Amino acid sequence: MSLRDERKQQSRQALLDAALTLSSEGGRSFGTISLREVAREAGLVPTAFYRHFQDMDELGADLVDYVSGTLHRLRMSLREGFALSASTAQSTASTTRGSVERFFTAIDKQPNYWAFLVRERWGASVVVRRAIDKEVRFFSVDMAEDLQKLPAFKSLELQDLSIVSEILVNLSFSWAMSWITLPLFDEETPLADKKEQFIQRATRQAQLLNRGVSNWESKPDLVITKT
Amino acid sequence: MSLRDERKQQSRQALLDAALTLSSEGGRSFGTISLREVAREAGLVPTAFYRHFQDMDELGADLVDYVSGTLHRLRMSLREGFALSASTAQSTASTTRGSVERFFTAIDKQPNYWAFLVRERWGASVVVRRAIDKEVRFFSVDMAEDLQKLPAFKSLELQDLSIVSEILVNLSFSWAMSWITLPLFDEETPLADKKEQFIQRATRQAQLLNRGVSNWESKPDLVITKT
DNA sequence: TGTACATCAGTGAACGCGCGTTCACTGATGTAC
DNA sequence: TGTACATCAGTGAACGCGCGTTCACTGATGTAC
Repeated sequence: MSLRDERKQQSRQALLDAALTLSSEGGRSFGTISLREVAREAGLVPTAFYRHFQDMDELGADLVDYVSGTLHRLRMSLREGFALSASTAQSTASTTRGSVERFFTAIDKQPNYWAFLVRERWGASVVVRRAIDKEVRFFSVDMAEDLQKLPAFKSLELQDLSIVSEILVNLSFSWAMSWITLPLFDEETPLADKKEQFIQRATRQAQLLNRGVSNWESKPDLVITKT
Repeated sequence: MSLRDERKQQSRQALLDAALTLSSEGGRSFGTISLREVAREAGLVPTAFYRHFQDMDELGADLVDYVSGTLHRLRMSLREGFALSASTAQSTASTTRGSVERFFTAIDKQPNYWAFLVRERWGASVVVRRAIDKEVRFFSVDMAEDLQKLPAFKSLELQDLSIVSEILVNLSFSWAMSWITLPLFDEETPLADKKEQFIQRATRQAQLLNRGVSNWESKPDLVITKT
């Protein structure tokens, strides 16, 4: 790549980063930031924006692609966790907690990325919404495949696992955003305590899902007689 | 109430309705609509807005209050469903499907209300976000209390039921928005088929949660040896 | 290697527009007598 | 019931501002010879 191309890529990245920063910080969202703001934050003149993107929608779609890399990296991290769980004979309880902690650690590394995806999933730009929806589907399908590799779920069909992976993905998005906003509500409770409580809560929810899957039967319309 | 007060209430309601319409239709969101647009849609001059709200944030907070009435009406509807389930000896499978259908029927009656709450839950306005967060908590607590009235869950503690009710509320929001956006993605599949598939999927997810609760034990840190 | 020209990322002035907000106002409704 | 005044929801002009987009430009980098 030539010197000129390198510098162009740097400016492009600066614009993407600027858009991400502006749309995640200060409680803003992508639909409320302006082209001029993005250019200013990136250290460029407004008109230079057009050398990289046709309009804010095009930047938005490209931003989803860029940010989705984080999702894929998280998937890898969770995959390792699953592999560990599969190879050792540890209790489900502690490995679940481990996976949940790994999830929140991943979020703390790039909170802006997560805030962007969660907010804009139902946000103002149609183009961005569709791009995120596509990524969510990929993530859900891959998670179902990962779950199937676990010994506990080996007997289950992919179709059944996709039911739980869809719940997990949707729940993850809620968890992520609640986790990120934990420090914003300044009550008397120390942040560390709030975090610990939240992890416990999320872990229990994951365990409950696990119980559901463990006691699942492929035929969904059975009559259940419960005491 | 005097004639003058009545007319003022009408204008106020027109402003609320206008804001809801503008922020839900056409893929917009609350953060992207302007005070002048709202006034125009309500048939008022921009300056008349200030007779009712200090700014758009105040209107947003009041709009959450107004729209939350729908949530409470839905809760009543679901409560009836639970009462039915408790009194008859019907299978869990069919009553679950019934509750899910009742939920989507409620959404179809006021799709804009749901779109507003789901979108703005993580949206651009801090004031609106906090107001919605408060409503979500109320809804979750009430749902846990409702669940406890079911014979199947009578033995469970409220604390444990709040785990599943929190999942249900978060999942409901995802379901609601996906349901609303079903007609927007114009593929070859007929809408009726897509709806039926979606209901089946949501029902299965609810059943899976039910299995999880049915096989739940209060002590969360048990070692589970799973085949 | 040196020169002459082409490319093109970034510049800066200019435009028309819708925005939020102010202000003095109007005239229908409400109230006191 | 009738009159005189008060209230106040809604009006319309005006403001300064940031916006998206256009245009002709500059000057560093790339390319051909």
